[in-house]
Amino acid sequence: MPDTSTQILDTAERLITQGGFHAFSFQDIAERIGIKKASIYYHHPAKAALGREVIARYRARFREVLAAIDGAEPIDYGDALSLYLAPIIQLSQSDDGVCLCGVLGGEYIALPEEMQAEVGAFFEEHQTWLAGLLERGRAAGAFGFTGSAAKMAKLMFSAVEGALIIKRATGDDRQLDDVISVLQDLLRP
Amino acid sequence: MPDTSTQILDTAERLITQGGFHAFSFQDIAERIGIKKASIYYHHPAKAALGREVIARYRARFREVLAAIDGAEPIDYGDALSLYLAPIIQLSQSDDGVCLCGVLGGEYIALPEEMQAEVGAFFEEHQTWLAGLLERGRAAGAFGFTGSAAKMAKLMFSAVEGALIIKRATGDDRQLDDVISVLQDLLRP
DNA sequence: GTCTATACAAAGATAGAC
DNA sequence: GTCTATCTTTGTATAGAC
Repeated sequence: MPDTSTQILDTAERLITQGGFHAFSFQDIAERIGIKKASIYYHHPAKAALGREVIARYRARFREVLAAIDGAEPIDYGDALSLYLAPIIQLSQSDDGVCLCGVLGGEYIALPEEMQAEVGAFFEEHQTWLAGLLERGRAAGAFGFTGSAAKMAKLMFSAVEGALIIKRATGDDRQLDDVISVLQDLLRP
Repeated sequence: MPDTSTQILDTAERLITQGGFHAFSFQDIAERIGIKKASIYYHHPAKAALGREVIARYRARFREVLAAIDGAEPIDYGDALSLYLAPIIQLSQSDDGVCLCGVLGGEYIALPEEMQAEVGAFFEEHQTWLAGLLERGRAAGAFGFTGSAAKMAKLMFSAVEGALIIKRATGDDRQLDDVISVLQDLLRP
């Protein structure tokens, strides 16, 4: 059983991915983990701070994935891309699975500043990393697209973020898989 | 000056695209159009009903665009696609411009049922329509992609929805344009 | 159609006991 | 660390006067 602070972060993350930052309360968290809402303030000083921590942890988790892939080079670049996509596909297969930052991006203007910065940074680090992977993969002959790698990275990342949201609202379990399969076809040399 | 009911819908739409359904209140609407919050209930019976109306109107606006394009056939299919994308690009150029349903899709689980249905229907009607356009365009020799038109439609629509969200959070004005330009390159015969 | 007044619940947050 | 108690503000919504 994780410690209370972690349980709070886990629950907040889940609630945000379900309905966004403004749709849940400390009361919701408290009920789910069996404590009183006042106790949450011992671990996290305010809702905005908690929100920020949730994103920071989410970002860090993905940074580990990216670092692991980078650390495995030289690697087949098609495999590297699959390794990147694996946790996202896994996300989409869990209940209500969408990207935390995709949800928060929708609420962007109403988000506390500290959270806005984290969300923007998440998007940027993923797109930048993807652009690098595509560039190196093309140089190695593993990918065969034409044009800018940065633009292709924007397409891939935008499509994945959008697909997760659309999948849940339409109930189409193949939304993300279809999008990814088209993208992988496009990249083939 | 539009009537009060329309002003309420306009303001609600704006507020939802900025921060989502749960981040605004009737008080926010009232302040912006210079009435008291109780007056809103004369025009719209509840927040969920107002939310539903906002989406229904948004959907109808797009249905007009789609019908206009359909009505113009036979047409150059590249032009048809540009006509479809034009209002989306326009959206992205306005302040805080994202797709209303992209935002609401993020909040999906916490949305009133009546709103969930509208959001899902919006996504489905766009993807279905796009698939038809791509299919006919390819048959006419205007598009040169391989594979399923339905899958390509999912990629295009997912990418556009995602790009709008990402654009706002990163401040990258070229996010949507870059994504669209790559997509249009992909479709070239 | 719009207002004032109000009911009622829930929110974020703090103080202080245990 | 967690609790009870409480403060204050805000939210959705209704009743009834103008």
